[in-house]
Amino acid sequence: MRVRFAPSPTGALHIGGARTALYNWLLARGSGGALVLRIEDTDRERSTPENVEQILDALQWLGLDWDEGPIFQAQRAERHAEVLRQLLDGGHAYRSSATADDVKAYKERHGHERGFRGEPEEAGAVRLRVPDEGETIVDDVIRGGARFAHVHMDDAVIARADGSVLYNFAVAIDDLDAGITHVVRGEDHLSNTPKQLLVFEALGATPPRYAHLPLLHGPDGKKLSKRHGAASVQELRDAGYLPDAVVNYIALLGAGFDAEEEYFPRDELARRLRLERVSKSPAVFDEKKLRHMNGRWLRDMPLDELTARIEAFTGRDGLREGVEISREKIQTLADFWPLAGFLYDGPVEDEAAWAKTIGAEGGAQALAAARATLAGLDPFTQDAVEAALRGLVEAHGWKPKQVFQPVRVAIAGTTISPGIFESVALLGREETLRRIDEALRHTAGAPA
RNA sequence: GCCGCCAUCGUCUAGGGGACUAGGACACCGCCCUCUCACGGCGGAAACCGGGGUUCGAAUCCCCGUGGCGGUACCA
Repeated sequence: MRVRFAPSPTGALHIGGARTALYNWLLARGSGGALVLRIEDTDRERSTPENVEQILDALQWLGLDWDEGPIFQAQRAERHAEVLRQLLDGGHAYRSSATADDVKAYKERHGHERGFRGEPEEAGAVRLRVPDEGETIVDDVIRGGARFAHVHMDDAVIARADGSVLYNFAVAIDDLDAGITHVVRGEDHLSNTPKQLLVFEALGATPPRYAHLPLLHGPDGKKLSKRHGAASVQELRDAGYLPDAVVNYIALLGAGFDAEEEYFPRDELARRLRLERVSKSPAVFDEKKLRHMNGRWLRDMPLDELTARIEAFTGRDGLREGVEISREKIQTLADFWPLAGFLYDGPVEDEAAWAKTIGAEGGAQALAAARATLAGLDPFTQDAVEAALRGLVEAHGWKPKQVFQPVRVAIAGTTISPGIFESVALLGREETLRRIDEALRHTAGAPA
């Protein structure tokens, strides 16, 4: 298969757009075909270098590469003009100065379900001549045939009065010239397709197969947007998600895979994707499920790789051991620092946590006892720490948490942290005792 | 308004005439594990939009209605 991804260069790569890109990429890889990248912008207004770069960055972050491109539509103006002339000369298109108001007036006279038909003039915009009879059927791979009766279709404008072409014309020519075999894009383009098909027909050319993907919605059923939290790939990256998890999750939306298994690497995704199986109805993007999936991808990742990603995300070094004892407890790269940052930057401030542990009945005594036990411990390993603290619990007939929680708050500042034995061992005897002493000093100075 | 697409738990989905007492996953609730938070395990609640057909039989096929979405630019 020869497919293409043709984003509009508005800067952010929308999640829906990312899924379209992914499907095209999977199709190209799965079929041994090629993926052409084309920037859709006939008037060059949006294709600022910054916007294009952002789109390319997002695709690269996702790990979606392309075989040809990027091709800028605006660079093909000459070819577009040539085909436009061909259509004009062949009588498939005509010039017309009719405005939107003229079209509206036409419909007032002929009925609102009646497509606009103009009279050829010397100058003006170029309109494609739509037959009065018959229909154009979009034979969509995903939804079967969508029938558009010609009487309902306007003679569509395909070029402005200044000769610059419009999207629905340019895209057809570009797909034709690039030898695209399958056009896979969002459902918002379904209604545009008959116009493009008519261009192919006027040229006597064979159109590609079309497949229109269901749209992605936010939790409120409306088109996914900023209001729903993350709406672009860039935002997902900044929120600490892994490219593989994002790819895995968005591939599932509408893919129609068997539901018994959901965690797939890319090659498996490519192997399973079947356009005929893709769902026809829109899907709601659920960040909760993405989080869950991300957590699983993160736990299955080699420790060194995860460490590298978290170090890049936080901008800190030497995090390997902290990552090792935290990875069971986090779902995104962003979750790491709030959970384990105390290991490196010291305890955080949390009055409430203090009050219900060290400040509570018997808290200070337990902490002092823990200090005494740990002070003489050698070697200071995780197992040794555990044996020592559990021994302390047993000796006094306390409940485990009566000792563990005060220690946790002393070293972390909060009641939430990685395992207490791991954390204490990682900190080392000296630092652990220093923090406990600091905590005890506070207690003495300000009784709860 | 007009044109088009769509319709199974809250969400993603499996299901393509009898295998459906409608399966799985996320989220939610309960229990277990347990040093907190998680992870993991077990269990629970939770859906075929409505109405007509077709058929011995319909979540599955057809029609109508309703609802949602998209398009309707000299935007892409």
